[in-house]
Amino acid sequence: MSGQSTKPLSFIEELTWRGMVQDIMPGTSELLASGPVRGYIGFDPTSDSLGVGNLVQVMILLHFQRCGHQPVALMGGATGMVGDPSGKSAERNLLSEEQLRANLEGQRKQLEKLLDFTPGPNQALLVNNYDWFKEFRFLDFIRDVGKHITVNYMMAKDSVQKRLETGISFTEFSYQLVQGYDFYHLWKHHGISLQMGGSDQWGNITTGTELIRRMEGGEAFALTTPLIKKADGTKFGKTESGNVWLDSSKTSPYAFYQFWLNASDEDAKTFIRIFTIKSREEVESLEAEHAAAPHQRALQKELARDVTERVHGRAEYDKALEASDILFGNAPVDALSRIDEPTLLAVFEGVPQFTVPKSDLESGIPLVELLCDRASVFPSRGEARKLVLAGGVSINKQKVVDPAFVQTTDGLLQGRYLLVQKGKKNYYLIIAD
RNA sequence: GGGGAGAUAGCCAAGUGGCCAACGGCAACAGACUGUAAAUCUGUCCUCUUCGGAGUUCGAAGGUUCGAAUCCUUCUCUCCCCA
Repeated sequence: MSGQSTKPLSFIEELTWRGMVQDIMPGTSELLASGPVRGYIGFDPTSDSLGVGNLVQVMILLHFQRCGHQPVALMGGATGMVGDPSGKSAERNLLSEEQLRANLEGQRKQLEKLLDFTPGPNQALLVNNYDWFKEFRFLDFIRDVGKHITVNYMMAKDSVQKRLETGISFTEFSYQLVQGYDFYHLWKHHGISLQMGGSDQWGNITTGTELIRRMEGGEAFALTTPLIKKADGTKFGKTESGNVWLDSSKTSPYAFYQFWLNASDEDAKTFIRIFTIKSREEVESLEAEHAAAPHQRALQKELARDVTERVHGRAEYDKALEASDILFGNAPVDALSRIDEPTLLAVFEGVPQFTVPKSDLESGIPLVELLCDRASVFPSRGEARKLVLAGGVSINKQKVVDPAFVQTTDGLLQGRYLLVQKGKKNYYLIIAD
């Protein structure tokens, strides 16, 4: 029961109550208290889309901006060519330059949507470290930068230590120096004095602050966020079908919405603090609401709404919500058949679809064949059969338990669609054409 | 270089001539219960299957045997101890 919002929280206070601070370099909060600061976070272009895991860093930048500081997102056009050994147990494959460019472009678009780039004193900025590395000659680099850091210092880093047994190429070993130089460059030429990132970046960040100190006697700061894990200890950001991406062609808005909606109660409390900018009061009142009526899942719904809307926009959220209502709501079975065709197609946009000739369906297709050979719902007939017997398959929301069932055109929605449900949460649409 | 231990399914791990497609556990998937939660209970979990079965596995290759994950030979790799 704190008083009403008196004065706005500082950046550190904001992150602290949200549980987003892992490590912070001494002097950082004094720096931030002294006035607007420029700070940056690097994004590794290993994919053409950011994943929900990267969203943590985006949120950090967003809070940073909202607290009056200036956020800078660094695209790793150069570092991406080297490969960060942090958290990797084996040498990585290098990305082709072409791939790298495509990845940068994809991520750039997403970042531009998530941060506020409207011109102003603390508008977000985007930089690419390739810009200052492309002209940097190897000999110059090892003379001007390499000279300031000892191999002993670099070897002491966790990311390197962990690879000493199994091996690490010179390329990956050098990574921290390349990233460290970024920090130096940004500090020197762009007045950036703070680098943030995930806790696995601590080593790389401190190489940067060290470089700044040794090359120019300057001072720079660091802040890292904890690694996000689910309450059951498993990795955050993955589902059965893989990574959850921000790109709607890789993870449909519907699947994205479902990802957040499916968070456990415990996780929802953590996630709503990290992935939304809701105030402490709002979060606590949602928690109270949730505790009073857990089955309403106010936390999950609000979390999913907030994040989906921010990433995919209002229209996509509405569609995802509608689809979820239809698929999981308690609407009577015949509600399904009343949905008009455009709505149906919009709802199932993010659901795998298969087409079978209508004429085949007229003569009837055995269920197992339909789900395995005609539509890749199952990889083998045996498997299809087993799950049907186990009661895990529904068509048009009605359970089918007879593996010998023959599907005909009877019951086609709108005369041409079949909604197949495998388990509780996996939907497929079969179109009779 | 000398000595020892080991390699079994996605992971951990039992099995040391037939009863072994291989005990357990974890993970995963499904069902029940619920709230699209957690916990719990149940089922599935090498591949295919017309659910009757069929096929291919126990580091690799050969061999002994009616029969091998299990015995023998060679090879590959991992770990530990001594130098």
